[in-house]
Amino acid sequence: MILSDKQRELIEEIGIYHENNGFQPAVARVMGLLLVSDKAELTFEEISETLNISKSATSNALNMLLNTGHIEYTTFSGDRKRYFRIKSSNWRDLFNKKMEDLGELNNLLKRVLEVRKRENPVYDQKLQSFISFLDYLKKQLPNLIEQWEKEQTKEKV
Amino acid sequence: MILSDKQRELIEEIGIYHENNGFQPAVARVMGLLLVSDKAELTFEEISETLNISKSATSNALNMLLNTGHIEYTTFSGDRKRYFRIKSSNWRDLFNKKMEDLGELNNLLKRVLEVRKRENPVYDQKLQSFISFLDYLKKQLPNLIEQWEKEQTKEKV
DNA sequence: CCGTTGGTTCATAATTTACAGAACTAAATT
DNA sequence: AATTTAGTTCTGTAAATTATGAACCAACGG
Repeated sequence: MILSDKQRELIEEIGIYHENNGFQPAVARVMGLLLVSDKAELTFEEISETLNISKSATSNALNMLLNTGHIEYTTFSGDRKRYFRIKSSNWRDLFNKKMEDLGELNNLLKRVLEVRKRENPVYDQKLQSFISFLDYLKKQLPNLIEQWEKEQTKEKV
Repeated sequence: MILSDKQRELIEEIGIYHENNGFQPAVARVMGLLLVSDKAELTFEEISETLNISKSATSNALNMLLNTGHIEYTTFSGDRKRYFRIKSSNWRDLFNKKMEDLGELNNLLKRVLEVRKRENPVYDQKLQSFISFLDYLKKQLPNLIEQWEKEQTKEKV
């Protein structure tokens, strides 16, 4: 497959972003390629050849991404190949994952307040305040999403 | 230093959380200890001994956390030791880092739309929609924080 | 029923990381 | 001046991660 320099560059940057989010390098590059390529759907072979990764690495990466719901595939009758693409619900999911992560942090911090006994209550107050902010954020986010959806439809009119 | 089982357990869990956020294990445990310990401020020695990590690992971890602004230290005259503690602004920072990360993702996605030319515009629309949501979120967050602060002061009255 | 296609699985090799231990240093103490 | 304290820096390595290539397999095509 032909990719412009800019596309190749961006695949690497997206790759690094996803590596930082816990994906392994080859998996991260596959995500990058599927995002950046002109074709929305790519075959196993195209992915493997374009990224110069072995069949086994490609197989692992694709199965990993399928299992975690990041990608999906379609098939066409009379064609044994699978055509992989980014799952479009993935955007919402990606965002949700970030929010869940903040929720996990918040749970840990609540437990911190339970197990430690600080002589100086200032530290507890600061922590309590952050916890309360995260709770507030969690409560308000659905509203925010709703508002955004409203603005979206407004613009279309 | 004496820590309860619950404290030790929580240090590990906080450690794993921070490992997943890109910290190396020893660094992540230091963060956990400073959060969970009854004393807000701990010395190099206390950290090293309590976590059973070598002086070199402790030195690296503390310098790393100092450089990234996660911790700070005070000193007392006539005492050569440094007393390390979590930087309290750190809560706000931690949250900001998450938001910055979403911002980075958003920038990458905007570039995706620039470099690829999809035959089927549906894919571009879905991506565009997510980008616009992230933009909206970024715009609205300051308001949200302001609202929260208002509610906070209300409760105190 | 034999070869090809589209993969998967396994053993292994190559990197990377993460830490320990020892040697070192600069300031303070005796 | 010698020793102790409070760390830092350097080197080696164990362990973990990641990818490769070869062998394998199942389904289809001729």
